[in-house]
Amino acid sequence: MNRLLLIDAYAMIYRAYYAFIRVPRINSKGENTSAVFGFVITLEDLIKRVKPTHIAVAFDPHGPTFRHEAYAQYKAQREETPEDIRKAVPIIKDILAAMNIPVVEVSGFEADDVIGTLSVQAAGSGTEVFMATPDKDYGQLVTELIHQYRPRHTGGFEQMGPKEVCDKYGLSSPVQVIDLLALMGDASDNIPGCKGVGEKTAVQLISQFGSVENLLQNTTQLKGALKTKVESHAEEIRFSKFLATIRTDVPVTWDETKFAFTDTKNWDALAPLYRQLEFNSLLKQKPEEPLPAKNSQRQEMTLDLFAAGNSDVPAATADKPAYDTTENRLCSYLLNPELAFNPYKKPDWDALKADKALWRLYNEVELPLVEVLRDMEKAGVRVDTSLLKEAEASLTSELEALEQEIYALAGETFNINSPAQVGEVLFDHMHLDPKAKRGKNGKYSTSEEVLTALKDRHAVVGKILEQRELKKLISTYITALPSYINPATGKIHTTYNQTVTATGRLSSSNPNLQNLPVRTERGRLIRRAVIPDDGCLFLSADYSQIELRLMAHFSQDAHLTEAFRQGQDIHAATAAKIFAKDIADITKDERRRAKTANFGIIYGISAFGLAQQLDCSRQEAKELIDGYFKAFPGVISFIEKQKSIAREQGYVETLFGRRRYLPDIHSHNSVVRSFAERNAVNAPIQGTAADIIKMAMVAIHRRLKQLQRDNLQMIMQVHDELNFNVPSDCVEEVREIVVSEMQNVTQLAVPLIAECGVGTNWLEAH
DNA sequence: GACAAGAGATACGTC
DNA sequence: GACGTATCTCTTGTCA
Repeated sequence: MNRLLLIDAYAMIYRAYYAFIRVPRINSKGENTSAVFGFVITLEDLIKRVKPTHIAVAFDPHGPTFRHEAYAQYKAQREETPEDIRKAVPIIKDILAAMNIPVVEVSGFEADDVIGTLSVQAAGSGTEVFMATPDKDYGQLVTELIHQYRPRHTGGFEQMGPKEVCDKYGLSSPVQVIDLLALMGDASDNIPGCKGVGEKTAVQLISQFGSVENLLQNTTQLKGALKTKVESHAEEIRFSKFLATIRTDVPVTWDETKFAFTDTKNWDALAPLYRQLEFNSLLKQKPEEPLPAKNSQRQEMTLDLFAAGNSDVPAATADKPAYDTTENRLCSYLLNPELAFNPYKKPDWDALKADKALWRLYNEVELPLVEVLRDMEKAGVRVDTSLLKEAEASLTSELEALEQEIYALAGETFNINSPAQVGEVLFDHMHLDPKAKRGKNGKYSTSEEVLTALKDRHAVVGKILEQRELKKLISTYITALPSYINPATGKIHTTYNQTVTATGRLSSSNPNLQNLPVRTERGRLIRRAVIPDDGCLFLSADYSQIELRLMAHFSQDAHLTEAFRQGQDIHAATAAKIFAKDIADITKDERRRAKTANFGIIYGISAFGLAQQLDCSRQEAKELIDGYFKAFPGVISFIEKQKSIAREQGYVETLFGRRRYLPDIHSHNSVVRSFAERNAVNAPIQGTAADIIKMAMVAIHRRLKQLQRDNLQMIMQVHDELNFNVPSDCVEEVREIVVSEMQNVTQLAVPLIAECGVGTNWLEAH
């Protein structure tokens, strides 16, 4: 059988050139001969391996090809061909001529197309074809008779048949290489592909849809960001497919005689070339050629590409007015908390001043708060590192044991930290849930909610949940916290962000001290490690049910306000109203449901969300909500009022005039609109609570300062809670100040209650 | 091709 | 509803 070896010349030349880039071959005349040498060596190697009966080397022609004509950008960003390569090409052609190897070049077509055409023709006549090239686009041509020979990085070649191509890229047919490239693009050829889609996503799409055409016809089956990406880049994808398709109809003809490999070298032509190039080792092949002088002229030099001393330091930023001062950060935040602060734009101070409430918030709350926060950050928080160390050791060994148990139960080892792998093991391998939900990227959800529902199916599920809890605890808190300790002060100094939230709350970062665990027994251990200075106690004060109280205040609902005025257990009282029972007869479960409903009301939760929270049917949840509104009619009218305010003025306000703009309130998309509607209810409540505690912080800071005690400091704020480091001898005095300032910072329709505790650590004080 | 940086998604901690 | 952090996975850019 005939064996045809087809070589993509430029692909091989480039590869050869860069293979020697660290130690280029430089001859005594200072010429870089890497490209030529590498090409010849590769050629010889290929011939030895393939043992061809026929051969041809295809070159890209000068000038544009049909692809350039269709697409001006094609290979546009490719850098100029290195000088050394350009010089190498004619020499290589001379060498090929001297070896009696035919060169093919067809104007208007690239080497790919020439090779594609010859391959198809030759294979059609029963010839076995070997395409030598590293470029992956050749994969599309591969058949039982047409193979790709890809140079390996480590030396040698990888022979790719249909199976290898499909396996390598995860395709079902080699032709899909075109679809793959059309989606993922090809940086070196400037095939755009679909922006934001790389190899992984492209393979997944092809396995789902088979082809680009089918994909584009069925984008409705996609979801989320991927859907948008594919739909908005449909044209680029189609065009990329055109660019990536190798033509097989180039005007060139497979000719058994013309391409016959003679395996003869015309040494009269070849030897002078090799001598000029100083390829002494290759010259040795010449029969009767005398051995080259021992003292070879060839020099090897290391070209240090980085020694050019060309450190391109960017020019200094041009002088632009910047307004990045605290006051300007605050001004624009109050005007619209969700608009990104622009340091080059002067905030509209006049607008702030024109609005009485915002101007007051600025002067009486936000501006004085700057100093309070600065003092809190400066004071820092002390943690008991030895306690954390102990916990880390014991929990880590517990974690490792759990992981081993999980592997044993699952019957395989995998990365438990990867939700994708957990999903694969649970649902594909163990078949724990035949109708497991898939999320955006086609991956199974393995969220706590999903796993909890599956807990009874297999012991491994509970173990995974436990592993998650431990892992979170260890990595986010126990290991992380000590690393934030400032060695100079021995404390953790968090950053309180004053202008990041949409509602007016503070946020804390590096580390976030506002989300230290409290829910589980293991988690509480961390709060036990938050301790006061020596000789001091930890004092913690928090507003009791502040958001529900604000709901009572805003809605003026008679029953809700009455329950608070009487100091009742608010969740039990709510349950009593909803279920029309005496408060004394309320069961634990009824109270729990009422509590969930209360939170749902504050968050503007939907029946769907409530059903999820309570793990009940949507119908039951709806009945609960209906019951709630019937029991507290003032609440439903408040919710409706907030929605209409948002629709009419475009924003809602807190009790103190802080605004949140809700442009989505007019959206035609009901999901988007409902979100805005829930914000119309939640933002004033959450925001007012934030206003209140901020005012309390300013007042308390002022009062504590007057006591002139060194170690007396406000050290933390956690939304409805303030924490203090207090010298033991003035605890009672401070407690009285803190509680009274917190409770009397404003007057509401219901009492504002602050609860306070003291202890030797945060947990104990709670 | 190998590697690093960045972006998204997921999961989960708090109020 | 409001956040911040850890982790994994994938894309993209860079160097070769």
